[in-house]
Amino acid sequence: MVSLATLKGPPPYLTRLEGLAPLAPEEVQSLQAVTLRAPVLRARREIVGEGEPVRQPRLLLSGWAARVRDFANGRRQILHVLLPGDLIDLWQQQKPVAVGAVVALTDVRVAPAPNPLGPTSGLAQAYVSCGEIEQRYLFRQIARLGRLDAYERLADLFLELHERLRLVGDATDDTFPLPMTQEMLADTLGLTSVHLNRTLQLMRRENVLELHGNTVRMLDADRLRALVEYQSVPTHIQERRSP
Amino acid sequence: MVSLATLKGPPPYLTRLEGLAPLAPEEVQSLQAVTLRAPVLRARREIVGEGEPVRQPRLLLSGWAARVRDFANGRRQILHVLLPGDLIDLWQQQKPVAVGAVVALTDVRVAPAPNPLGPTSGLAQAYVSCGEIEQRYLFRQIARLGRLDAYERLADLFLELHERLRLVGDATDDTFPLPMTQEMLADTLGLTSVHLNRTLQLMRRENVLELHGNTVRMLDADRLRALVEYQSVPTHIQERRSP
DNA sequence: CGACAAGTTGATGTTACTCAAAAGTGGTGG
DNA sequence: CCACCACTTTTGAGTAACATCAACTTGTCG
Repeated sequence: MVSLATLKGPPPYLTRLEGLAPLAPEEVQSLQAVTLRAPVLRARREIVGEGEPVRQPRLLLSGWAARVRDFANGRRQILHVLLPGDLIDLWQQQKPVAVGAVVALTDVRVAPAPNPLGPTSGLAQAYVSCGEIEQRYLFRQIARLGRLDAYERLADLFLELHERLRLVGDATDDTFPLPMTQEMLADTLGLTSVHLNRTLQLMRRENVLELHGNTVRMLDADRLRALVEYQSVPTHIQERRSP
Repeated sequence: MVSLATLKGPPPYLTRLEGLAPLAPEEVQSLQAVTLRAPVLRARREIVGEGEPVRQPRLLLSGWAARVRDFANGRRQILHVLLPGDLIDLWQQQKPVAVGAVVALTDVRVAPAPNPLGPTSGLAQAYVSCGEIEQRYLFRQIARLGRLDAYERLADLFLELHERLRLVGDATDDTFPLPMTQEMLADTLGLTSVHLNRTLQLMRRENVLELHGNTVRMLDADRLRALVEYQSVPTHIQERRSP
């Protein structure tokens, strides 16, 4: 049941963080150390409760999670999808109020994020980059919900997930795992699950997408990128090459 | 033409930052120093261009600005409204790509944000808090666009602006200045200006709101708060009092 | 096999968008 | 002071996108 792509190579969270900044060997070790005691949390459990004080930043080692806002009348909005290697509550060290619960979408492993060696160490830089990158994805989520229609929203989300999963080695050139129900997708995109379902079928009929089991295959990513005026977000180490 | 509320007391940006952490006297001085050379930018000018490298964080001293994403077909989404005392591009020190342009909504004064004395100084804490608070407002913007209808979105935005302006001393208990056109509001809320206009009129007819010139008066803020399940965001220094 | 969650389908209702034009507002120069 | 301009706000009529409600089907797992 584990995604094939994760069977080889370093664990996703390491791939991710080392892609952001060169880590000191001690930092890599402390990452591996926290991994050992990392508990497994079952799907649908809360990782951080709504309004619960935040002790320290945590690192999502494996599995998917999401920050969620629930409304009284049953409406629910997924604010942000968290993938392996993402940090949870990066800087809420000082202030005790979490915004929205963080729930596990799949079974997940979560560990306290180890402390960087110093304020300018590789790990510290990686954490900062994480926060920066997350902010950009939040901006994208806002633009998505504000100005894209259902078809475009779904395309844009798939492009984002594909891009992010490639960074941690969990996606191939044209496929990625999608362990979310259609209802979760709908809650991410501000749609009803019924409408999301129809949008998904339209994409399949138009042969831009295949969705078998939990695997998405993008058949015409370029068309989707053009449709939503896709702008790549991730800022990787090797970025300074000339185009 | 200056808002009456700003004529007395310390400047808004100082009110804001001192509310977040106790600043060292030297830090207050360096803030006052950058103020002197702060240029005035006219409304509708770009403060940060789309994709333009970010030199350093900047501080919005006065006026309103917004981070914006423009689409080719004329669609536009305001991602986040920036008020006096807000920081622009807090942590994009390392990575050169800005996400979305930042444009002045009114005439603004912008200064480079002075460096904190040290990593744990009051100013450094205030900057971190700023980032944290901004993230919460981004989460709120996402929930707003994803799960609220037009009426609720507008109510929620007004409640947010009122709350934030109170922190900088630019609002009274029930009024605040609103130097945005209806089109800007629509672009913030993911609506058309036509529909926004009708929603505003509905609010006026229901006597929850008055809007004269650039001043909003909230006549029944409690009802609006209940409607959108309002949760206060700002984390202020004096927060630890018992309720 | 039975039960529960997820996905699918159809019919109908509502919210918000589109297009188009009119009316109000403020600033500028003659 | 008025005429003019550009911009903003307002109004109306028709339409499209998405929601709602209520089944029904498919899969999965014990």
